Amino acid sequence: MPELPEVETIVRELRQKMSGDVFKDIELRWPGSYQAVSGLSIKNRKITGLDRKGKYIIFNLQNEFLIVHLRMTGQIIVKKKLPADQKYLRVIFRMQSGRYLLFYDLRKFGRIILTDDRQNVLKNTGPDALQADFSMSYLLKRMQGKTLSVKSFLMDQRNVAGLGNIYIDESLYLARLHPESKAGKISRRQNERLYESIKMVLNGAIGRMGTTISDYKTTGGGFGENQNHLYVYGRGGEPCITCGSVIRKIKHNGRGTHFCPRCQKKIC
DNA sequence: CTAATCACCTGAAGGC
DNA sequence: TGCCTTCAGGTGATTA
Repeated sequence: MPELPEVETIVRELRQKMSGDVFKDIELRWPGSYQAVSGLSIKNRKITGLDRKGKYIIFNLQNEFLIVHLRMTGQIIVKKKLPADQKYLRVIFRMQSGRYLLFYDLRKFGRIILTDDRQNVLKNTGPDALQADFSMSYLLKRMQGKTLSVKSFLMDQRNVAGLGNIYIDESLYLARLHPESKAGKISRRQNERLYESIKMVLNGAIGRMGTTISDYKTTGGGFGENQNHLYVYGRGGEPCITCGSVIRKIKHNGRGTHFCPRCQKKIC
């Protein structure tokens, strides 16, 4: 499940590999994966740079944007030749360099959008978790008065963009906060700890090229290595690395949620 | 504003 | 073996 660190890893690679290249042709193996705003064509569009906001990958073209969201199982792979394994291959871009930019997506949830209105695509995306506009005071103010759980708050991309199920569980563990704590009841001190924890967890994961649980791959087809450094995610039933208590896994708002019942305080 | 449910999809894993 | 159910979870729409 690509979240901010995985997407950031992909964007850095794409920036290095693809800047200056030109889209020559597109082949849709699954039409639902791709959508162009009416009148726009990807043909002969040059890549002038790459950006990321939250979990969105943004190819800057000369006057347009090619925006990719991998959702759960999307992968972007760059190859010199078409690979033999084309199962789950949904979109093929042929580049001027002769390379192929490939979009694989087992579950077909991912989306590629060609648009001249970047803001419209990103309208439900709040400040990016690693950018300056996501500040400690912003987080404090934004959580004020909220009765929902801190996990639900962080899952909502309008509040902060880039976090998903894995890194939220990890950040809350590091901040010693129970995921079901009420967002609006968290003290200033605890809020600061949460803020720092989010940054630590995300930057640590970027340094390890992301977390490969099942589907995430880098653009060369490689794996991340952060899955070997997780505190709680996927560790239900195993001992807490701090206190030895059994890590619990519960269902919270429809999502698997992992925490240490001893280290993480529930604030209600 | 918040919460719950569904829809979109496919495959793995567990129960019987 | 094989059928059925549940789980995996990001986002958007809908309904309460």
